[in-house]
Amino acid sequence: MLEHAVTWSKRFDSHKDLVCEAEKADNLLIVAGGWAYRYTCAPDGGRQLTALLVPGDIANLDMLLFERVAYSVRTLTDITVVALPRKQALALVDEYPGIARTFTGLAMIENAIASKWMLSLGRRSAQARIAHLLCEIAIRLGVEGENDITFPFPLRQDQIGDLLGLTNIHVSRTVRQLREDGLIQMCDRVLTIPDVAALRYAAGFDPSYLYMHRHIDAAARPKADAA
Amino acid sequence: MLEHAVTWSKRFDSHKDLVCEAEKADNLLIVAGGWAYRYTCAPDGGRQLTALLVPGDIANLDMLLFERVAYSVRTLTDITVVALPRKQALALVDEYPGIARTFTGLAMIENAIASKWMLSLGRRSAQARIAHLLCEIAIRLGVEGENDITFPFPLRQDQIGDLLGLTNIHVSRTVRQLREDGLIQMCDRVLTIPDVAALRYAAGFDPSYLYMHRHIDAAARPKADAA
DNA sequence: CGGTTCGTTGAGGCCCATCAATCTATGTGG
DNA sequence: CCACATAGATTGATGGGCCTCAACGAACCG
Repeated sequence: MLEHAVTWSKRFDSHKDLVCEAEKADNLLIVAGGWAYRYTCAPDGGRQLTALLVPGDIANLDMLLFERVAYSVRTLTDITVVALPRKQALALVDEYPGIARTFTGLAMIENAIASKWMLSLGRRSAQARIAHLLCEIAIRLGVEGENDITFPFPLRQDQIGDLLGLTNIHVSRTVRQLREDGLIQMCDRVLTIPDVAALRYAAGFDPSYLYMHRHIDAAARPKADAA
Repeated sequence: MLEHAVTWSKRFDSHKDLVCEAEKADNLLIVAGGWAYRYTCAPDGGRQLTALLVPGDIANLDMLLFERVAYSVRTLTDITVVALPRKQALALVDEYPGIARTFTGLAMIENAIASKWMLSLGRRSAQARIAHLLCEIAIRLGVEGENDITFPFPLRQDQIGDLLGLTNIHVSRTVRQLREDGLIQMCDRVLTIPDVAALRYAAGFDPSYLYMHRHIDAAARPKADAA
């Protein structure tokens, strides 16, 4: 069913805006391959990334309910995006309650991730922030294993800084320190984590918040009785 | 219809937990009068408030879809809370698509607010953070006017600090500076803003993100055609 | 070869945290 | 009425984490 509704699937270069703040958006955008991020700008020019989008993520969920979104979306790597016109997306939501529930659940998971980011931005040291980010990404990418895990990592240091509220310079110093402590290796857009437990400890990372989706069905099931 | 589903409405003292992280919650909680906040804790004991709840807000929306929520909720003032058992809430959602859409929209607005908080935590000075918070609260409370607006403000300085990632000490100094600059007055749990525009300028505040709810219906209307 | 991007290193300084003390309510019991 | 305790705000001194400015190094590319 979903396939019929797709109007287009398209490739974009890296570092291009897919969505512009305060512009009307007519398509729901789903990241199929590659990375992107949401960001907002302060009037004074300051920039803050507010979400990282990896394959499977929806770039602008709220366009379904709001005419304008309060952020921009920019590609981080070459990327392929699947677009669904609002009208069709809403029709789908209308016809299949499960899809509606899934969309709502996604919005809530994004809230949970945002909460953890707030905790990082407000309370953690630069080292813990970076470590926490890496732990989160490893899980969201579905990387398995506890020792010597390796995965592609296209983020540049200045982008890490924008994500975490740090300058690229300080990111550089902190990454060096993480490397010297033997917690990570980062080169050629590839990250390896020798000891996941150690990095998580340094980050104060608790992965449970990312597994929320496993519970969507469990909690939604009682609905059947009530209906 | 909503009235029939309510099981209880209850008063709580200030500084009590309504929801505990990782505990099962069976009731949707709606703040009827008074203030509360959501917060998460880091393993090392650090605490970060992730949302402020004023009358009309829902404390734990995601309990509808997830068995456990990833935060705690604590009262800030004496508060009255209306509770809706999950089963009944889900039945409502099921029966009235408009309610489902509203809930989803609320989750998205919370995302928008969280994004602005991230921007504050990551990029703004202490003075701008506090000013931004005050601007946001004034709007969420529905306070009208541009000059000499006054409203109750039960937050203590250490709570402002927990919200904004600052120490109570630095909040004290910064509030004094805001007062000396003539931007605010804060005493006896009452806040007055002599010149809203000036405070917004100091905060880099753009109120548009809080008006998203006005557009829910506008964007959802096309659904009717498609159905 | 020159230009650009991205990362690294150094020097200096500011913002804010930390530790510690004081001050003002406000309440409580003798 | 006074001694005492507590909560919240305030002030000072000190230090550190991170920013800013500036320069340099390495890789890539036309």
